[in-house]
Amino acid sequence: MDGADRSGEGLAVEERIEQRIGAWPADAGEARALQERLAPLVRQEALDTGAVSLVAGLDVAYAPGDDRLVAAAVVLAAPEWEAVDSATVVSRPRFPYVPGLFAFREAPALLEAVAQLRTAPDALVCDGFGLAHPRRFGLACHVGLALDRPVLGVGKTPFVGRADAPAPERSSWTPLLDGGEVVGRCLRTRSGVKPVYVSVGHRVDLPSATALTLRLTPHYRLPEPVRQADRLCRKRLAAA
DNA sequence: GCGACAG
DNA sequence: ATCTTGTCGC
Repeated sequence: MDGADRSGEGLAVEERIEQRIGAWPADAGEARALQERLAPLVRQEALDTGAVSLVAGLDVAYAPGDDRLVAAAVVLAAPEWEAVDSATVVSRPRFPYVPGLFAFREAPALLEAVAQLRTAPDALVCDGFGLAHPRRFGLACHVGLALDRPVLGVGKTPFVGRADAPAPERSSWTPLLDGGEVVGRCLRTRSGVKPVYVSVGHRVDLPSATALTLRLTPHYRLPEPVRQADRLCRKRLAAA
């Protein structure tokens, strides 16, 4: 009754992250070492995507002038994917932008936004990558381990690896290969439109991540949750 | 050594 | 990510 086991309530987000995924890195070297240490903890498992009814989308917008950023988390409900909950957080980057260390920049604010949600999503979608990362531990993996929930990453441009162009029809895909390893899929979410790159974050496997991404793209190239989160953080940034 | 490099 | 107008096409 003294709050010793209140699951991190009242703690700073960075402290909660430390509880879940380790000490906060002081520099890029430590950050890379942390990723290498955590990468083996990512679990790939089948997800019953048909049973998924609440999906959260995560995204961040940056202020042009100062160093403010706004992180947004939006929860959408199947089957129409209308927004049922959302939260935004105004923060500052705690890490410089370094390709491959992207998560140290955005994850703290994103996790804080997720913590403010009143609805627990069945799965989350990040604007970025998971295993399709130099050390197999991108943003979606950071978020997945921190929350211990199913998370997948959907990127707009390739980062690591290469893939042949998938056929022009929606739902066609090709493996994203890096060093002879399948790290994700290049997936056509809309016929005749530039494909996206799907990868595993945590507690989901590639087939499930692909199926869920297709279910989340009934109208546009990017998953509906990510689009909504993008809209919200931009709007919040303009208002602030 | 050089280039490329999620958002 | 953000800076930026119009323009072509469904």
